[in-house]
Amino acid sequence: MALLLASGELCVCDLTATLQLPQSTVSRHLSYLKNAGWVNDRREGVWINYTVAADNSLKMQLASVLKERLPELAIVAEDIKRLASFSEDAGCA
Amino acid sequence: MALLLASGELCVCDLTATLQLPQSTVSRHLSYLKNAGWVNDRREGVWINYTVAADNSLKMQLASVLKERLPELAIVAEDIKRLASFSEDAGCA
DNA sequence: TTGACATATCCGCTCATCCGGATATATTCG
DNA sequence: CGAATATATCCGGATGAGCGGATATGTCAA
Repeated sequence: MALLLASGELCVCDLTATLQLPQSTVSRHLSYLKNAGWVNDRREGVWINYTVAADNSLKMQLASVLKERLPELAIVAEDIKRLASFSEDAGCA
Repeated sequence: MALLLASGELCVCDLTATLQLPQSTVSRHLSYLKNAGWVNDRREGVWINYTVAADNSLKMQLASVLKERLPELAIVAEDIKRLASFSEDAGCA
């Protein structure tokens, strides 16, 4: 959620590389978030991009707080930094 | 959390009666919330009153959203109504 | 000090969650 | 069509979470 909030839109391989977790784990967790209504997905060719859902008022309010405050946590800040270097380095594909 | 946000301060027996759950379950869950920094407790004679923690900025922001929006959910609204009738009826003690 | 009451903790049990490798599905390109 | 890549799902196994009755702790009043 923190990475999606910071970046707007990410594919599964972005998250897999950044979080350094198995692809099946990342995909499964995104499925959890989607079923719970926290994210939406959008296919773009081979990739499936995920975004934070903007169609639920309660969750949007909570998400805006998370977007503002989550980067204060050390672990989150590290992930965001790792995503940045991954993106400017090669990105997926 | 919704009941505490709606009422300000509640003892374990208020919550046990309102949620219609075993006392050990309610107490255990309050312990979870306390350990996670979401609530504080304050002994007042025989009773131990719980309040939503006001000493953590991130959690306070999230809690203020929850306070505003949680009552929109049917289950939460029922609990709040049940708490109201319990309080004005007899309350605990 | 004893009894009544509120709350916390213990304990054994069950069930759900989570994991990640393996595999299936979908898409693009040649 | 077949290969390559991205993603989703399956599956078996291990772990942890949650439950609630029983019990311990704490408090007050008589």
